[in-house]
Amino acid sequence: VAETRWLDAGEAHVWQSYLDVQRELTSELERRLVGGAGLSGADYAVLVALSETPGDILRTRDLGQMLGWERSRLSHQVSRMEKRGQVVRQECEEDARGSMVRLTAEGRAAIEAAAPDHVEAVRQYVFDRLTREEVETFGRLLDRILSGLRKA
Amino acid sequence: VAETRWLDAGEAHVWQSYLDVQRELTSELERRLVGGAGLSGADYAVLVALSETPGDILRTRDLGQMLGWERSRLSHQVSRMEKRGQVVRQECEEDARGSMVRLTAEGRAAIEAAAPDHVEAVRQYVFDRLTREEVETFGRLLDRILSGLRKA
DNA sequence: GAAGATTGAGTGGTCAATCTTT
DNA sequence: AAAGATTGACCACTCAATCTTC
Repeated sequence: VAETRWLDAGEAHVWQSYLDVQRELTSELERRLVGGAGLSGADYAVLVALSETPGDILRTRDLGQMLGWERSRLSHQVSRMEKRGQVVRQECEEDARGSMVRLTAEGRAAIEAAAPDHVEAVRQYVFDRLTREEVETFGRLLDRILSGLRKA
Repeated sequence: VAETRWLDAGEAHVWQSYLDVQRELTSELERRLVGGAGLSGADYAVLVALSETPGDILRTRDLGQMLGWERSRLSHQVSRMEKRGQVVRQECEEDARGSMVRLTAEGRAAIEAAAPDHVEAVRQYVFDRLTREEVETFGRLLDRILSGLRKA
């Protein structure tokens, strides 16, 4: 039996900071989104992906891959958003197994109303806190961690 | 009306990486915890906090502050764990409004069984990917972001 | 059989209301 | 009134089962 390589004090502190940032940043961004625009973070992510796509339409499969979400989660999410009139489902012409999701005018209005404050919040909590070099370093470290997660 | 300071391409990429790491790391760690020890991340956090406290007991209020959780979330969580026999509630002698949570022998066994693989996973996905200097830098950046969130 | 998608059941977290003690 | 805690209702995510098309 291999001995566990426990975290030393420094590593433990970094890990705790990571967990704290994740919790606080997520809840603060969510709070502002919900309070200001009535959107959840999940709503926002879907609306952004669609609004940045030419034609405002995506295959459900592709949208799911962009978001990194499971099929069932996305299906439930789209159902809720469809009920609110922010997106509509369409048949997929190339492959009858698939489906398409399209942004509605209401959905576009919702994301355009929400985006400025959300971006401002991200800037305020993250990018305003770091110098240009630090942002670049932060991104490099995150990408390194990410590369280990992709193939895990 | 102030113009929105949108994210440039580099910032947008860093932000996307952050969101990706958060999603993938959380789900991977959760998957390993649940699969290996039958504990959720929330269970793990509660058990660690209690097991590191002399006497294995904490005021519910203090436990909540350590975890950064809302009162109701912690109350629900403790109820579930109490049902499983991992913790027990006790009266608070100093202040009759409060309550205490104590780790049981079963709870201790659960955390001791789960910890080695969980720490190994954190090491594998995060600390093994970074040099000593990078870990220190990562921690510094996280703490900077955190300091902006505390008082927000 | 695999891929794409949906559905329903079960679980966890949030919010508002409530209760007790300070 | 404020602090600590609990409860129940509601919403979101996960998992397994199911259905259709490739």
